[in-house]
Amino acid sequence: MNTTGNITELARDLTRSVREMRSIMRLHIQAKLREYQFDISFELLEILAYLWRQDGVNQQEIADIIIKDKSSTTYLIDNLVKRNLVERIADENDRRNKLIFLTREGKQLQKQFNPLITEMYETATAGIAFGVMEKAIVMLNKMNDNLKQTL
Amino acid sequence: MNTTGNITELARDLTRSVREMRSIMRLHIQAKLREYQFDISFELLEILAYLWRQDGVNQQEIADIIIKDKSSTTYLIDNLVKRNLVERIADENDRRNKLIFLTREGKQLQKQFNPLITEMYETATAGIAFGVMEKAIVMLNKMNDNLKQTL
DNA sequence: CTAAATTAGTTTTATTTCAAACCAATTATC
DNA sequence: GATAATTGGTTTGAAATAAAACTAATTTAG
Repeated sequence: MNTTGNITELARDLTRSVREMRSIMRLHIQAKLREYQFDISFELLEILAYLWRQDGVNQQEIADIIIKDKSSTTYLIDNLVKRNLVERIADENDRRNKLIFLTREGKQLQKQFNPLITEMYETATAGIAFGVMEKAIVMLNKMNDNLKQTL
Repeated sequence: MNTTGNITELARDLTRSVREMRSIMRLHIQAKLREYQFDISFELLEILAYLWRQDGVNQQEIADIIIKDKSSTTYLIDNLVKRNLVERIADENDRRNKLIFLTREGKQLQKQFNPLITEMYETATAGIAFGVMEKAIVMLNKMNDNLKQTL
């Protein structure tokens, strides 16, 4: 880690650590997916993981949560529909909305996979104090707000 | 932010903040690239930014730094070579290594672009204490180490 | 010294990503 | 109530990503 006392230098280290985390988590999940012979990608699983918490949302909300372009989201949901894991249902009240619902199959995956995701987070957070992580999140969100203001 | 007192839940918030940061930074840089009419992508710029700090390294080192697959790195460096921003020079001592050197053109870009990158980091870090960021990085690295151990 | 293992890079193939242009439905404004 | 602006989603096309299989160069072990 940089120790020259320059915070912008430190911020570069931060972004690297941050990216590394996602990369390692991806490898973890992919290893589990292979181990359990699930024919599904990390990206598709991310969408399912959100739906397991909050079913029946529109695509824009999913795009915001997973932090992807809405066209990427369309593409990924097409894929989930093809695999019979979710279905698109037009919103009665606002027909622009397409609400995404888990199918029975999509819900079943949750039972198999949620424990593995939780396990990964437990591994990651071993020896980390709650308060320390809270402060880190507050800081990251503050940085994000700073950046958003000049966007 | 989650406040149920469950650290694995909090860790999910963390990963989201972390991804959001990269997404916003990408938008920032892309806006600058457009503003100054640079015909170059965010990804290519990331490689250049590293070379500006450390010129004449091999592709594997670049791949490690930018956290990408080595085939992705080959592809991106091909692109930089095409644009005459870097050149590949086989290492005399170990001809497996291809050392990547900035061309004069590649170096010139640094003068134009480095201040903009620094400016972005300055914006991001406004009101953030050095010690707070240090602790956040230590925490992230600890989490990464935790995850690497079970990889 | 030689065979095996490792390391650096490339090619191939398939998936993911996103910007831009677009359509359809809804909401706001006059 | 008509028109403009906004919002949600899709399509298209180009770039980025990475796994897997590969070649070539080097290092290690026997």
